[in-house]
Amino acid sequence: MSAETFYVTTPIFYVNDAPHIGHGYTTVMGDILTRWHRQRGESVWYLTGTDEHGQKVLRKAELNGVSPQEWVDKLVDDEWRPMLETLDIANDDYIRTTDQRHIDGSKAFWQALYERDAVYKGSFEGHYSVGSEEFVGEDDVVDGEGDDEGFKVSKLDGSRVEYMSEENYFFRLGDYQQKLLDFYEANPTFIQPESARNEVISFVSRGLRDLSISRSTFDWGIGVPWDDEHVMYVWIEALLNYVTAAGYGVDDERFAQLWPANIHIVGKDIARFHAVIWPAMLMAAGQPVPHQVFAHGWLLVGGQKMSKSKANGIRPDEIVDTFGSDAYRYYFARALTFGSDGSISWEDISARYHAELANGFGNLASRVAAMIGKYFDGTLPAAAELTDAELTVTDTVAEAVRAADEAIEAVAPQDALASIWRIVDELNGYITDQAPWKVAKDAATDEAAAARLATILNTTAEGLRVLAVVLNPVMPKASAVLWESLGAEPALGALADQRIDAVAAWGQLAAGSIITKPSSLFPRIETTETA
RNA sequence: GGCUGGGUAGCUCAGUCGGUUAGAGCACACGACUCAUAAUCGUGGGGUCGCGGGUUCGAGUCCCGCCCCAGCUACCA
Repeated sequence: MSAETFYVTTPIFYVNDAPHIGHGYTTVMGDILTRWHRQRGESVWYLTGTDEHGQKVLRKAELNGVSPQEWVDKLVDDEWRPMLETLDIANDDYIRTTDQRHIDGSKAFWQALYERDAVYKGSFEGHYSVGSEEFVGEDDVVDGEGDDEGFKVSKLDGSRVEYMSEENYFFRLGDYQQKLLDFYEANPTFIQPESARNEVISFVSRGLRDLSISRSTFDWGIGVPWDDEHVMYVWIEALLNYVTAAGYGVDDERFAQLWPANIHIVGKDIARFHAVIWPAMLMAAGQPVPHQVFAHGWLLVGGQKMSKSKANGIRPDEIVDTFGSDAYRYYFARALTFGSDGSISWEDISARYHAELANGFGNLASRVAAMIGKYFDGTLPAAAELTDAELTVTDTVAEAVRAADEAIEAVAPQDALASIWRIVDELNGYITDQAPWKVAKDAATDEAAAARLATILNTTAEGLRVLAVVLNPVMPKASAVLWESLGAEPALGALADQRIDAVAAWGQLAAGSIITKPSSLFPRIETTETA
């Protein structure tokens, strides 16, 4: 394996949540990115997983009368791993924070922090909710009303809180303010997009306090290596998944190859943890920091923010059941600007599905295959002389592929798809202009017309070949069907092995290949739902 | 309150360093075509660029003020 591995991560998702389209969004974007990089011929590693410790999980398990381990096993099996299947995610690894490798690696990391004097024992003070047995953040504490008049209450569940202190281990985050600011300055693309970078810098500039990183009131967590009384605070432990999955503390060779990560994809709500606490911890432990933290925006559903605490959560499989995983992947990549907030709606998904996937792309594949079937008995004809019309097609294709690759490099899948769609539009226009059905009328008696017809259909088939390859990272299922229908594999090999940098070279499909008309790539869907 | 984004066509969004008549897709209307999934191609209508001032030969773009939306302002994750 090469020394340079393109290592991409999603956040590990908290098992207590039900998977919703936001989780799916993050995971799909990472998958598109990594599949594209694989087709560039790079060594790639894509990690996702689940965050399974903490008091909330423990409490939920108790409520359900099972052990926390049984509880998380069930959630992972019933909810989280199936989401990856639903969305056709090709992750290389799946880490669970209950994995032994994570437990061992986390302890090793803490030991390193301890030995480097980055951790000390202190006392954590804050508003503690006895009812829910946890500390409540300052923002979530309000003055009580009615029966709670005169008390402070938690905004989260309305329970009374009192000011308490607890012995905890602390991380010397306060020491890292200037180091982090210097780091951001020297690495302007460490946090993207700019809006997230601004907020992080502004946050750090206001000053950093040391961070409480252990808990001693419950035990569903990883023990602090030198103190049995404490478990690691779940957030701090969760961040460690990125290194423990890469072999930290248990497999040095693997770790050296994977770390540091190239991109941590996160929602903007957790950008700060990844862009402030995480690099500081890595610096403290003497490890290199990741190349980039990319914070994506909120999904606005019907004008409302999509979030795990709101009832407007939509499950990924609701969309996939109707439109399929390819359409899900396409929609989120195409319709939203990665990094900005964006609106989504059922109507918009349906509109884009029909206009872009069914009418634009799917129908293109249909009409080409149908004509090769009708005029050449399903055998791909060789092209004769290329005219200006064909050269316009090849130029458009080459330029579109180049622009798409550049867009992926800039982590802008929406731009990549916009570029790729220029190929779809060009081919549909080319076919209309060339009107092969008219040329076909003379082909039986006119040699020039026959050659022309062959050239036109060969050109469109070549265009489809390019589309299958460059759309494979986004829509692997449809691309596979198209690859099959083009009869490409015998001459060119597996679709996933087709390289982006070679795809625009013309004339790769072998003359004589068997072209079959596929069932519709994206059949029209009669929707009555207006969710 | 402070800070950061944003407000452009019915909808979703582009708009570079200030420069021609403000763009795209969808939707809508009309026309062409008949290979194709009632698909495709072309043409067209549609704008007080949040509001008010200012700078400038010229402002969606720069400056000032205001309105509205979202986010951040640390230990639920």
